[in-house]
Amino acid sequence: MAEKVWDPKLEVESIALNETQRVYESRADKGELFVIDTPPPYPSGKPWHIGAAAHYAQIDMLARAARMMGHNVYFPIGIDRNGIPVERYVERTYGIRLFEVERERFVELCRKALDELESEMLWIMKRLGISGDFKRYYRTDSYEYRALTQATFIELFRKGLIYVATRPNNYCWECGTTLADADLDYKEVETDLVYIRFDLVGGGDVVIATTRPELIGACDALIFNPDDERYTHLYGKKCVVPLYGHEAGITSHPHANKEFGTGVLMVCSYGDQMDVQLFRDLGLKERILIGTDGRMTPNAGPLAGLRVSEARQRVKELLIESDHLIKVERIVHEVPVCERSGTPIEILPMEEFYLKQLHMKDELLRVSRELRFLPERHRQLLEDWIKSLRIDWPISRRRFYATEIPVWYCKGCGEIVVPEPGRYYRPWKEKPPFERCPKCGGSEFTGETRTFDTWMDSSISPLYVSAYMRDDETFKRAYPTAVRPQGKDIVRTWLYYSILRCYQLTGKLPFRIAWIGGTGLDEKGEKMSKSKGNVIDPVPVIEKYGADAFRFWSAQEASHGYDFRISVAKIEANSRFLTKLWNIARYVSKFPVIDSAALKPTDEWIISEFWKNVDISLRGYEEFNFFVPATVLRDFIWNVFASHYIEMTKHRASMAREDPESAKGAWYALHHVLRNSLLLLAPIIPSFTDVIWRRIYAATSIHRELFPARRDPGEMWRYTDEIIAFNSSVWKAKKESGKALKDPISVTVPERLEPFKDDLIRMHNIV
RNA sequence: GGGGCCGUGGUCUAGCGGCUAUGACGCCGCCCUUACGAGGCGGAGGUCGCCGGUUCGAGUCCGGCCGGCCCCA
Repeated sequence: MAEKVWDPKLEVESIALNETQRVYESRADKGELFVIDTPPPYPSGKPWHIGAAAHYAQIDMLARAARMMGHNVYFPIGIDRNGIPVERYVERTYGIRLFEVERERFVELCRKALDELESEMLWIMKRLGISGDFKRYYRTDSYEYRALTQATFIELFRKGLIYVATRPNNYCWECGTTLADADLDYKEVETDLVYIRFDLVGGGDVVIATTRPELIGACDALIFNPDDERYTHLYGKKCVVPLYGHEAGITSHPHANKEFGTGVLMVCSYGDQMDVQLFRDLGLKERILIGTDGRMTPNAGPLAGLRVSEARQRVKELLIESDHLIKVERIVHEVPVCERSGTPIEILPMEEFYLKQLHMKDELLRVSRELRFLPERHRQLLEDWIKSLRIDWPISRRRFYATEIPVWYCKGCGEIVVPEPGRYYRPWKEKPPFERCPKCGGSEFTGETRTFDTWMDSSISPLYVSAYMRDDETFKRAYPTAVRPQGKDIVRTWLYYSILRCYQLTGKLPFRIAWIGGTGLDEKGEKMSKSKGNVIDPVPVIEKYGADAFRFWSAQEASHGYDFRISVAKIEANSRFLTKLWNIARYVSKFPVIDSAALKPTDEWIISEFWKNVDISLRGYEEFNFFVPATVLRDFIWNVFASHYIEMTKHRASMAREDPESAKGAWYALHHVLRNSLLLLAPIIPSFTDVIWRRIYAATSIHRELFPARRDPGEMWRYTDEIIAFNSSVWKAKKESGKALKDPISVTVPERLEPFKDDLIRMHNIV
């Protein structure tokens, strides 16, 4: 071992060597597979988020730890390629609009963009030393994956779990499409806050304030805040809606803001997202006043036919005429607008596909309790979410770059016809794979143009990686998968949807353990984002300090499940541990590796102290909390093994001629501790440990080894504190008397440390 | 607007009712030289988020508040 410091270039060699030696491939025996349901990252832009890189490094530690526990690990690598971000990226990059480009061409542009972004991400993953299956990495937009998404839809459709319904959705009449929340922007605009008097049934009145007076005909309730004593007397009363004459109830709801307007507001279908929720929660009656053309519908009575903006002016005149308008204030507020056209969106009921979930909330809660959470604390995130579900899952989207909904509509009777599962279908450009409508016998069909919410794809990753519907024998060995590692920010989406879908399809939970990681934040504890300018590019960091320094930092920066702050300075500081351990290994490698020796008390002591720490480290690994072994071993190796044991035995270890028996005791202990330390650190710093391992201990990879089995540490570790205290006191005494560390000194070795006396005298040059 | 989680020196962390609150990283002095771009000694830095309560005694138990983060709307 010639190099004086750890050189990250050696990582590249080690990574390549382990790849060509196929060290990480799962065994082909018939036993159970330990499948990791790896989160397929989404290549949404550059640079890849350094927090995501840290997250994947930890998932890799999980895979490696599982291998070293003896599991037959399958660690797939996938790339998520469906969905809106790439559509946006393409729109931005080429200056085009989704609905104005031929679908075929748009899809092609998305595919190209993804290929480019993906390759950089895969490069980083490999360079990080990720031990996954890159040879057959999968893509969620492959025909095979999409065929599986469609097959599961067809299966659930036939089980009666899918239905079509009309529910409120974001809609841009300018672009003619529904929009996901992610497609919205928010813009500050100046507008009128209109105060309107409502007469109460049975006498009296109440004044409300609204920015959407044109929707007054859709008002079905008034609400005030439950803490607002001014209005408690109104609770349960009814009022008459001006101009339209129907009655509306009055109730209290925490959504009402006491400070806004009069503190009372009208609930209409649908002025904003809050209205949608209130209609649902309060069970109100929907009246639709705005059409998909952006004009008022016949339901709007006197406003029918007007544009929304015109209706907003006209209704004020009508309210003045009927003496219901109290006053008008100019205010500035935020409105949701279409990201593309800048038009304020409307919330309109749209017909969409839904997947049933509400009927099985209790069942899902029950089965989810069988899932092991690491850390247990994050179980709460899932349970709260399941309990809070109010609507079934709308799964259709009016998008292009996503999995197509595999249905055709009979032109004769309107029947929804699904094809046989197994193939990838594109109804927007393909003829249906059947001749006749099963209901009316008609032979004319229209293909569905919509696609799925991308969580429909992502949620079946456990089925995809375990060969569901493709290879029954493998599926039996692989499913349920062993671990679902993921971030806590997507518990409500990916974790929940996976459980829902896989349980509906297989009757089983898709994984045994949910391993939930924290979020990577910037050094101030804020989320990284391009707009804040606090994004760190992982590539230069890895190139400068090496993947293993990055990985070691990631392991020991914060305990599992907590958010962690990312700072390059701390990553650099962690690279020093690698330098330290590298030089310890250089030193130890000077001595022969021997199988046994007669040990001195000092040797017995360090071995005892070591095995005490091994036990703690293994307990950390058993919970896949790499913070524990990283912290414990770092502290032991640096502050006990190197500072005390190595110094105490330096002299004895060098006496190969004068006293070979004593020297061998030290050699044995030095190698014993180093060898087992490398094994215990291998999942965290795989290249670093592999390089040393191959140079000192074996011709084969360290990654084919198992963790050392626990050993009873005995009692010698009880001397540790006293040994450290004595050594420090001698160093201090030399310092205070102006002596160099190697100068002789006259001190007394405490009686308790009698067994170590010879080594201590040599170490400190005690006379 | 609603909900959840978290909150110990600048950063990470031990602590799990009981002596003047761990250790690490970083920082500041002084010193040393090697297996080590390392090391040794010393030092600054915390009212354990805040306020109440339980208790002989509270980071440690209870309640409220505040802050950060995330999710939902």
